[in-house]
Amino acid sequence: MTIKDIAKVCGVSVSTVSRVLNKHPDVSETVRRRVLQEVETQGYIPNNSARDLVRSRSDAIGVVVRGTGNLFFAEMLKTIGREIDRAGYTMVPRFIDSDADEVKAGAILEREKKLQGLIFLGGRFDYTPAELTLIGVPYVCCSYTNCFGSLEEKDYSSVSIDDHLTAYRATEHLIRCGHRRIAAVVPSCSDRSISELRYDGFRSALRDYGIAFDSNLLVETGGCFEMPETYEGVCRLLRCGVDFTALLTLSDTTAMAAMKALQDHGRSVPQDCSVIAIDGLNVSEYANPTLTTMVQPVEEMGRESVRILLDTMENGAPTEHLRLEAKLRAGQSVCDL
Amino acid sequence: MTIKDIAKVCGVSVSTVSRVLNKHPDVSETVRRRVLQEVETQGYIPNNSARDLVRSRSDAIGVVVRGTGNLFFAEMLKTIGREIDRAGYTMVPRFIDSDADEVKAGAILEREKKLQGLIFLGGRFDYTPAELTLIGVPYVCCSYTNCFGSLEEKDYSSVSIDDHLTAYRATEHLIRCGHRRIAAVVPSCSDRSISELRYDGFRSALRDYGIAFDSNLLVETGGCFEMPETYEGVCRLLRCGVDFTALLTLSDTTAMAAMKALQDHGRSVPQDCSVIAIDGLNVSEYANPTLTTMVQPVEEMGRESVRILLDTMENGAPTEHLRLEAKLRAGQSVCDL
DNA sequence: ATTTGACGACCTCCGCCGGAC
DNA sequence: TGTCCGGCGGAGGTCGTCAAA
Repeated sequence: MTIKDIAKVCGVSVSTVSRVLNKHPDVSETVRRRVLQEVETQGYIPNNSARDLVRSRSDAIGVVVRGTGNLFFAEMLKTIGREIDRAGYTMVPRFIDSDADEVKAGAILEREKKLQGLIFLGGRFDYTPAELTLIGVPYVCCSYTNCFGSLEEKDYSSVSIDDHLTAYRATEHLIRCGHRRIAAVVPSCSDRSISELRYDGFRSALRDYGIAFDSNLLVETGGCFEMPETYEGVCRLLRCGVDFTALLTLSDTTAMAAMKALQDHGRSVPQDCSVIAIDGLNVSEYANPTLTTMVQPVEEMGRESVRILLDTMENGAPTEHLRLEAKLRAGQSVCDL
Repeated sequence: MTIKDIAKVCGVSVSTVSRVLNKHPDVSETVRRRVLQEVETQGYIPNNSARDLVRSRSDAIGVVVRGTGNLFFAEMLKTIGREIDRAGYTMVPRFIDSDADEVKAGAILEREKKLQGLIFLGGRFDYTPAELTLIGVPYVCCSYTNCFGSLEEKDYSSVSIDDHLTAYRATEHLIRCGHRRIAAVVPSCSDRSISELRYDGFRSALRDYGIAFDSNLLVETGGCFEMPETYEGVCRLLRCGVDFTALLTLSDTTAMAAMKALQDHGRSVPQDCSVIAIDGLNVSEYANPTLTTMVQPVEEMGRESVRILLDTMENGAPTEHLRLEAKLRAGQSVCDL
């Protein structure tokens, strides 16, 4: 079943069928309808390879997913996949370790699969223009920006929450509940990543509310939002015997690990210690206690990432930098002091 | 840079270059070397679209993922993606709703992307041969079989745990801990799916240990392993005032929802009620209490699915039906009576 | 003026035939 | 006779161009 068969059945030329299929205007309504009718009944599907060939491109959009244990990205990937499908492209995902180089991975993927565009799910925040010359197609940084790097805004697009502000709001929520001795468990304070941004937001909130920062209340776990490291980190904090009434973690899964550590040490949440996080996974609503967390708008982030990418790919639209709002979802893991 | 350019530079014909590139034997060693040398220095990469076109195939392997909220599939997809990458193919995922028709989705995907093979992540258990004629490439059913259908074993491959046995073992574990009044929360007892299989395993265990089945201890939630429905189901059970000391759920996430419902009604787990599940997600180790669950070998299942598919695709190997073992991971959610 | 047909180019592979040694 | 290589045509869909109705 090729375009020729359709043309023959309809009694028109191959050109005409092609024009109909590609929505060219210069086809009469009657012919157009007949062709579409026949395409439907014959169940004809255009040969994508031939299409790609003549257009000297593929319909592939790469998605580089960095970090394996990240449930947040897993949810996002579904939305992105659906949007890419809807637009008639093919999503080509590649999963890499959290310490791998996503730019290199993207560049390889681009050449291997002749990508039309790229979406990065998670990555570093400090690229230089030189590093990014490897990427030759439009790309969108999803869930992170390049705020520590020297990349010009016009050279890339990004979709994320305001990480600094979100951590600020989370901390602020704890403070407004009366907490003053607030601990934080972060992968790193200075790795020029999402972790550093959120940590800075935490510090800003303390400062604005006149709370002195106590370095004993800070745990750096290293790694990249892993649950075992977080569990261990909180255990260290507890062994120090330092006093605190609330704990900030930077993701939902690490919050669950943190709560576990607290509970295993006989501290009940939130009575003995409140816990707040950032992400808003579905499963967090069934944690015990229900997690209080800043919900990232996953659906919207995925949808907008694809929209921006397609707009740049197809219409040469300028880059965009979208900051979406994370909203507090009050659970049972935070209580007033 | 096309095959013509290479031919011109080498002073040979296009046919000869093509023969070299495709490792045909009838080319002299000297010519072969010169062509390969030139391909290397010129950085020539064959046009994949043209190649796919003429071979009327692509390097795409489709993965139809059924059910969105399933964290287990999210983990599996990563393993499958890596294995497909490693083998030099391209993974093309498609996410569909849990009530959508995965065969139709697979057939559409197959034609759209010219798939070489298909992996189904989750699906029905009762296909007939007629339904599967839509699929024209080798495929592997991952995490389920077709035991309720009339498909012949030789017509498809499958990789899964033994669902009946796994639910049996889970129930057995509760019984050996002294439990006799065991409730079960299942999506359905008779939907000819994974749910029914596991439910049957539950009933078999009760029977073998001489425990009378009490229909009051059974909750059907409908749907497909959703947390809200499970939560509601357990609430209904509790409202009935029926007595039970243990609860079986069929997945980790539903177990978390069930524990939440129990705890919200003032029943502590495991003191007032033990809970056991099937899946073995990472996050379940940080639930409160840590979930006791039958761990599915995710990595191995993903790896084996790809291996079997490739073997069939490339070597015409016969179909395989692999039953892997789910192992008990003892947590804190089950206690002796 | 609008609609339609015909055609070549794009790129690669493969089978086939023919020529050369 | 066997080995090596050249050349041709077909398969696929799109798109611009030109011609024709």
